[in-house]
Amino acid sequence: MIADFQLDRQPSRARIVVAMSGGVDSSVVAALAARTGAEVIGITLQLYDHGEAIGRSKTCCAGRDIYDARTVAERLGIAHYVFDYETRFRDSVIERFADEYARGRTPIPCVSCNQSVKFTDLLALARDLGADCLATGHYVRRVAGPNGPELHRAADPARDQSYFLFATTKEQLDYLRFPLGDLPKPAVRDIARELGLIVADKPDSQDICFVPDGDYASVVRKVRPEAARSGEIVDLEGHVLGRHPGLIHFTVGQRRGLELGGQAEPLYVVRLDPEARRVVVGPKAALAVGAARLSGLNWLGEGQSEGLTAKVRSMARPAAAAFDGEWLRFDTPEFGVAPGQAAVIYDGSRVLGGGWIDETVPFRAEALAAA
RNA sequence: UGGGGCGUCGCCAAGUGGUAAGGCACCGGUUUUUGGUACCGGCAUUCGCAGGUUCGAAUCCUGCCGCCCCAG
Repeated sequence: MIADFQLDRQPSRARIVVAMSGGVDSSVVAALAARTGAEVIGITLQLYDHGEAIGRSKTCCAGRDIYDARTVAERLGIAHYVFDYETRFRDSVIERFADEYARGRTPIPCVSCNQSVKFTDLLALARDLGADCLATGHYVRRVAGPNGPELHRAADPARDQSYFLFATTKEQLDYLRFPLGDLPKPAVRDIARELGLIVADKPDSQDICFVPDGDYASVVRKVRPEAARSGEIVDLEGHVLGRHPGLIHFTVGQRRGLELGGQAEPLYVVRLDPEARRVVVGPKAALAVGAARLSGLNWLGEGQSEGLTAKVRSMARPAAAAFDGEWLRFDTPEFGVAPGQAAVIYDGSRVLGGGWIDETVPFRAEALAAA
């Protein structure tokens, strides 16, 4: 297949920078870019180095990904550069990640990373290199609209990554290209296999990239030791039910890990109180949220406010909602809405924007009856 | 050491002679480029301990141990 990179000039005269992570998706993007006949430059960012801690640099994790990206670039016959962004990544992603947990919130490092390292720093780098665009392997669509490019969900809802890209600005969107947004994942792997790319069967990335073994709490502890102190677990009335090993282990909506037995029904984390170092728990019904106040808003739409849908987590089906510029109100209760997470607002498949969840209010039974 | 009650998986708890429900917790897996959720699976050869009755006991009897309540 030939992908359309939506270029303003003849591909043969164009230059495309591809963000290559070393995974199958961005490798295929590089391949598709090369097929257009444009000059393609693959760039891989070194963001962290587990090898430093594990003592096996270059054989696993980040080192392995860089090696894979370079191997793919060689096979495709494109230029490939590696840049050391470890300091930048630590300052704008890892530090913020730890800070948020210390505040009793639940961060999304992938969004921070897209906002800063990828779509600010890497994008500027691509411009410096004289590229016509920066292409990435995100499963999301850039669609030409009456008011310029629009951001849309991926054609394959099971792969859609628009949730992680809500903070993309109009200016960034102008310059970005997402050639995988129309493809189902199997098709991407097929392309990789046809081209004999070594990453064709590489497992999808998952979990937090800079946390080597899934133990994110230890990363937070290292950066913000004071955030790991133990405290009380209390119910909605304030009765002490037990103790917890540190707020950083919990997020609103979480069920497991409380170790509170003897209950008639499961208990969930309803709220985190960093001042008192308390985890407040309650039944599932106590998680029903009717509205969320958003901050750090990014808006790609026009004046839409009614008949919208919103997602408060990546893999949720969009829920009917209305937005007044500050408060996002759900038609039906949403469960497990955690401050620090993102709320992304859609009009159909189009991403209108979104913001960070700062505060939530319970879903009111009256509103339910009225509806 | 007078009376009464109770002791079943980490917690709650069903089961009163026929060969150990369920919930919570926990563990594993699936899903997932955040955290989490959800779903699936696992989880007491054994019922405080020791004897006894019985074809057969967690269930009946005896003793002991422990806890609770009342009375002292």
